[in-house]
Amino acid sequence: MSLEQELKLERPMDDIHHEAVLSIVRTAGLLSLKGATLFRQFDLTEAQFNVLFSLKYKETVWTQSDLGKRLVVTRASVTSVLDKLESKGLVERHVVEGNRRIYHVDLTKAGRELIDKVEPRYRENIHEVTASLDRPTCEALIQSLERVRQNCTRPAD
Amino acid sequence: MSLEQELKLERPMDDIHHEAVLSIVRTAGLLSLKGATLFRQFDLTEAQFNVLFSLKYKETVWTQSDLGKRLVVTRASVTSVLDKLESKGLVERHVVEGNRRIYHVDLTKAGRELIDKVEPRYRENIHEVTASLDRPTCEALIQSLERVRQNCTRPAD
DNA sequence: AAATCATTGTTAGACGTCAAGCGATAAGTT
DNA sequence: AACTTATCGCTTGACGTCTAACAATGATTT
Repeated sequence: MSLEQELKLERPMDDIHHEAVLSIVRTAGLLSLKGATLFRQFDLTEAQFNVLFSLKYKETVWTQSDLGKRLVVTRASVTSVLDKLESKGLVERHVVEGNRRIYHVDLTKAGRELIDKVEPRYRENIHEVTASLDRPTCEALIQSLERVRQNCTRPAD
Repeated sequence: MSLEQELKLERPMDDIHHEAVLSIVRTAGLLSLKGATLFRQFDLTEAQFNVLFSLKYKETVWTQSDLGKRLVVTRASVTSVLDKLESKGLVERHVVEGNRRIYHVDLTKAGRELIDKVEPRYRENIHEVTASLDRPTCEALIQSLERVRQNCTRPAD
């Protein structure tokens, strides 16, 4: 279905750039919704899943700040989500000797077991939604989006 | 910058479909952030701008439910944002005779004046972020995203 | 060594989103 | 006409996000 129909527009979109931007935002919203539906079955939110998934594949030691950079959210958000995950016993904050300002964050055994259960379902989802895109199409999509992101951050960044 | 670098991944993404999905979500997040920064200058949030913008271009009479469909949010969300906009005097709820269940929503004079001020800046933003995409590239992008959205909603929908 | 600057994690408050459930009303059915 | 079902807008509570500010700590500079 075209974006016009989906958004129930009463006139055609005349600006293709505008349509492109709305498409991106709308698609991301739907992807999040689909993700949330899956994660809820495991008593997780999307943000909580993202933390577990990141931690599973990290190869070095991460502070909360590192996690925030990886997930592209503020430190305050990390604190909040980590509090939830810690209270569920899925994640641990480790004191770091030599630097009393930071914590190192890691999965607990329960956290690892849970993410190992969710991940295959998540990957199924991914391939379900992108099934109709062959490799060159994916590459083109990725490249276009990368260009958009470049123009999102002010030149001074 | 590639997604790998942006997300500070410690190993390359091996799954191009996964990379595509993350690109979409990440790009939408950045677009929202850029939008929020603009809207804040006018004491608006993104959600509030979306309502004003929709109302400006509607050509028929809309209920809150219609607005929700257009913006793809629940009725509860519409109620909440509309309360804020109404308290700022930017939007009005009109009683509908013949149907006491619904309201018709419209811009006030102040609402129209404000959206008229914000819109040119918004359109500048749009073209800034998509400047490097020519028309065929935009069309391909839009089409790919449309395919993803198709696969987001279960076949039964 | 002392003063300044930067980083880290936390808190508080505002906001939008959702799910679930509610009462009122409308529409459809028997 | 009476009953049933559907829709509408609202409320509540949970959640994640952000900004702004803060204290503690670390890093730099003087």
